[in-house]
Amino acid sequence: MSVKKRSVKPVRRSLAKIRKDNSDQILKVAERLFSDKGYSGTTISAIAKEAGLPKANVLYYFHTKDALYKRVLSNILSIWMLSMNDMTEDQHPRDALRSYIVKKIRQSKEHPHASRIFAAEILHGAPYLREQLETDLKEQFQATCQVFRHWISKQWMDPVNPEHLMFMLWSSTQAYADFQVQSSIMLSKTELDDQDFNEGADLLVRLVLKGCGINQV
Amino acid sequence: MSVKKRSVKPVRRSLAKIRKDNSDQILKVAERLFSDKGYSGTTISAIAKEAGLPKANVLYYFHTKDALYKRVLSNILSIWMLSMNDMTEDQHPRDALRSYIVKKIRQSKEHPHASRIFAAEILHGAPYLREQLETDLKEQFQATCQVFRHWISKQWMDPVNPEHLMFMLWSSTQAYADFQVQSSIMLSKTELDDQDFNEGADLLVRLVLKGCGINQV
DNA sequence: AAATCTTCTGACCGATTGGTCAGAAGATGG
DNA sequence: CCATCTTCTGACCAATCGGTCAGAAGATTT
Repeated sequence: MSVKKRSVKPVRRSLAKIRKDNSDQILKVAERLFSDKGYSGTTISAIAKEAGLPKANVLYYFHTKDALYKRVLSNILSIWMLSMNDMTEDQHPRDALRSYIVKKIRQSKEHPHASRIFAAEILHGAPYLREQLETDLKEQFQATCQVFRHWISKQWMDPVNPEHLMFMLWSSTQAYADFQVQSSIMLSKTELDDQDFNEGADLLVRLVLKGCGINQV
Repeated sequence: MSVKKRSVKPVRRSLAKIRKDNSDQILKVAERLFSDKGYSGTTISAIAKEAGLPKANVLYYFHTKDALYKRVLSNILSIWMLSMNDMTEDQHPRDALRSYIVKKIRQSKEHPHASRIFAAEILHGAPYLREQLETDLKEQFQATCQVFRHWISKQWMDPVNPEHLMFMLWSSTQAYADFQVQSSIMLSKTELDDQDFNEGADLLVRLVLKGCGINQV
């Protein structure tokens, strides 16, 4: 245990650092609260309180609650898109699908709050994300479906419906973040551990590969 | 087009009918709004407005917002539990799993609002449902896992992890309600039609049966 | 038709909400 | 050290929130 005192005599910080520290802290707290309570259930005062700042200071950095929420969302989406587009047609589906599932479940484990905000957005009709879903995400979705069709034409997998396979992959991996509370209740645990995530990934990989007639090595 | 006028000269209604009509109408509107906007995002005034009643009248039937929400939730949960517990060990998994998936997806199609409220509850930590999840739902969950284990011991299916199979079934069927907005955007439709739900069910049945090594007839 | 019970509702309440603003406090560059 | 720019914040605001209540309006019972 360190007994080093902080913030008793405020250290002189550069403006750049002050700005970065505070907005990072606000974004971090906001992500957790938006995830736990939803947009309407989260108040600026609550964010300010947990971030250790006066409410007016939060509004100094993010002029409106809306703007803050949009910033949180866009941060999330950029992380999201990255892990989406790494299934390519020159890979074998055996490897591509496995690593996709593993990566997605790891993301659910490591960024549960982000994942849940995303889910809540869509659950409520995607009022803020609709445009980006219609452009960026849809583009990636269709590209990935093309990859599936390519694999099917090469007879690397059964002729399954590509779109619905994507939906299944998305929802069943996403669930390890969104429904973590329910899962841990069912398993009589306070929270899921690494083994649970691994077992989930194993089951999904098995189901998808075998289910699509992809011969596992 | 009918030109029959209603509510110009109010019809004489019995007290029993009045009470039933109004509370039903309130519950119906409340379910839709809670589903669309979440608990905090839904106001009593909004419910009253859409139900065509003054706010004070809504509070006459349901004394608090909390009580109204709980009523909506408990209605949902009772529908839910019914479709859960019809997998038994004397059935063959081929039939039992297929009809479970089909039934669950039909539920997502026919009760999308209820489904989304349920999902949002869990997403935000199940503050109102926790107790029932820990008792009723957990009991059914464990019973169903036992059925899976029985099927496995009879070598009717591969030795897959029963708990995670349940999670997969739950999330991938649930998704056809929760993420309907996203799915329809991806498919360039205003909303999913019967064929979409059927294709989804077909894919899931195929994946689960083949994936679990259950020989389809 | 009178008495009683239920339903209905406009007016009102304190608390909380997101947001504003003037001016203090602190950091920066010369 | 001073002028200037950025950061910070308490006080304040209109709007809205969930909820109360007295009394009107309507239904039921006698």
